[in-house]
Amino acid sequence: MASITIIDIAKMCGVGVTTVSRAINNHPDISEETKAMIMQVIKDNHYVPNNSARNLKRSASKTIAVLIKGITNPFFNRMIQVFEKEIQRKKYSFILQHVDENQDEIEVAIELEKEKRLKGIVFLGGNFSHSKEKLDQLTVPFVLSTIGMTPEYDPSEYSSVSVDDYKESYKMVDYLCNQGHRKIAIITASMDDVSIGKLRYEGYKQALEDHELPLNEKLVYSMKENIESYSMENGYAVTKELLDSGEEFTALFAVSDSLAVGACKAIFESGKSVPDDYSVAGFDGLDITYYYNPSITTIRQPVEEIAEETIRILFDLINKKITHAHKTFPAELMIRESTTARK
Amino acid sequence: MASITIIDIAKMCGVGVTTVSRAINNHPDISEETKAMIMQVIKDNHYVPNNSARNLKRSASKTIAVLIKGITNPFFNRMIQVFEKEIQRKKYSFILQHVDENQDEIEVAIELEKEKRLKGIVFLGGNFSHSKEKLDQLTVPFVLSTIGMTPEYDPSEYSSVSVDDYKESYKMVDYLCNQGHRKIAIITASMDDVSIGKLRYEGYKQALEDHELPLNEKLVYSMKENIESYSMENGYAVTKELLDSGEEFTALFAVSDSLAVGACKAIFESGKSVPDDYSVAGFDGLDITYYYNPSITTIRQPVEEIAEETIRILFDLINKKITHAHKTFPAELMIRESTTARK
DNA sequence: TTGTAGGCGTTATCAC
DNA sequence: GTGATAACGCCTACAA
Repeated sequence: MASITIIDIAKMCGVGVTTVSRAINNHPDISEETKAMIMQVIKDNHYVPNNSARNLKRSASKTIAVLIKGITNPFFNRMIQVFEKEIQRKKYSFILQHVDENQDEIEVAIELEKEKRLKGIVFLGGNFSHSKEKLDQLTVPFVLSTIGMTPEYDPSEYSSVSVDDYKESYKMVDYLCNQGHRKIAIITASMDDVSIGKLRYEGYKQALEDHELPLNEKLVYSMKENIESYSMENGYAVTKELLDSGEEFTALFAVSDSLAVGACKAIFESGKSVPDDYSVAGFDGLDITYYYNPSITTIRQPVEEIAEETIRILFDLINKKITHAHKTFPAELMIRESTTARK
Repeated sequence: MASITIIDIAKMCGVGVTTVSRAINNHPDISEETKAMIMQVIKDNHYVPNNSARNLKRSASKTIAVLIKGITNPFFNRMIQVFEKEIQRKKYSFILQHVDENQDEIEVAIELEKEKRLKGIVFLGGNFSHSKEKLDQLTVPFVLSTIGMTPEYDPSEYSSVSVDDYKESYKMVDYLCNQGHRKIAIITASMDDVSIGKLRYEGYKQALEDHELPLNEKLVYSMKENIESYSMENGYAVTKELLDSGEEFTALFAVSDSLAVGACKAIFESGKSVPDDYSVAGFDGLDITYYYNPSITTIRQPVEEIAEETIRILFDLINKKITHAHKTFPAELMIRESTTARK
């Protein structure tokens, strides 16, 4: 069955397509009554305009896309809400697009930009390692949100909003050291990670060094490659290995909260307790860290502020007020039950 | 800067647009060498076809859309992975589309069907209460996955895959009763909920009745409207109220795992323990129920099977092997540390 | 206020 | 094997 088109509606109403188009798009130059009549016919016949045709014709549409990389992270839920609210407040419309773990987000963005005539793009999550050449194919403004960039990128070529992963990680490890811990294990990303995983690991190393503690390689664990990264399951499996290794430690810093949850479970299963036997700390500030038992010490990222600032910068970019911008927010060390001073 | 089009490429290659189109779309009627040449030019110039134009022209595209209602639920992550794998295995492409809590998923689906020339649709999550008239506007096959439908719907008008929320809920409460609990509180959806919330509540009522236990209205709590539904925060807030009410109970059944986690936290904060003072049970089988401390008794939905069957039915629908189908999977009662026999 | 016609970028149809 | 050309469904000058 052929779908009904704007021409059919026009014929049914005995008017031209222009008039129907005006009715649909709330154009001013149309009398109230013809408009009402047309809308009625449209409703009766369940006419729905074809978006492909609209996008094709439209030269510019006021829409922003948010691209999320990888499996949905609970961390992003709140951010997305803020994005949506802020974008709507600017009278723009908003597209949420998932990007597969093994897809190239820039390619997706380039396609989407053409398809939907985007005005701007927000990249959320994932690592970011693309050639300048590729980035240049993006002709609309974009902002990297919550994506740690290693320093080799030329900051004048992109915009970003995030926390300082290096500094915040340092803050956490510094806190643990100050609590008297001298043997602090870490669960971090794989060693070839170039993004937040690496930055957080660097912060750990620096903090140890500043406290004149040796870096013990046997206390440095990477997430398992064959398990979903940053997941509870991964934290659990890695911690089991750490415990089995027999290497002594008194505190464990996991570079994400989910890893920390898994770590706690592994510790409980070994008959030990948190924080009496081992202090455990996470990173991100997920809700679960508050609700877990014991509640988990973490670094809380100010997600609302990050999201709001992301949109602010994006619109400044769109309005050509700036050519690029970088904003880092301070994160908050949330000291909770899972860490304690070393006895 | 105007975007480069297929015509530009054709000119650059000194061929017709048809030939370029053939190269892009892997058509057979084209010599290997011209194809290679064209692809090279395309690559050099970073030409990306405009999807809107393609969709507009294409009569049919082999693509399936999965629509997710509401805030992303960790429950869905695994399902989405399976959907993607299965859909790709059938050589179809796959679109993941989020639907806002206050958007009408059917309307989104209708638009998307036209825009992308969909072959089929999967609805995931949310309640489902739409007129037959509206459903009829969907001209492609669709399957409701994990969406409890109340009986008033004519089952011959749609297809679905899920667990029997009523029965599984009954199973849980029956188990609690068998453990000697006689005062079982419940945190359920709001009373006007027509979907899984209602079904799970009905199961609770029936189990009490079958055990000849009175239904105590003072132990029936609905989630708070002003807090994100089915969230830990909601479970926490409601349980605090329940505890403050002073009404006696020995077990608490929360209709989702996240609610159960929040409930545990509230109980801990009141100085009581789980399960010694109160048994707590959830529903869904999220990872966190295993990793929580204590681990939480729950009903584990077989997400992989549900997802696989959803796709199987969808393709049977597409291939006109069937006109509709309903499949319910048994869920598994996972007895863990958070529940115990009443002393 | 309303209608006609051209074009957005692509693919399908048909000739060559 | 290749190339013109007509749609696809809509929007928007421009004309009436």
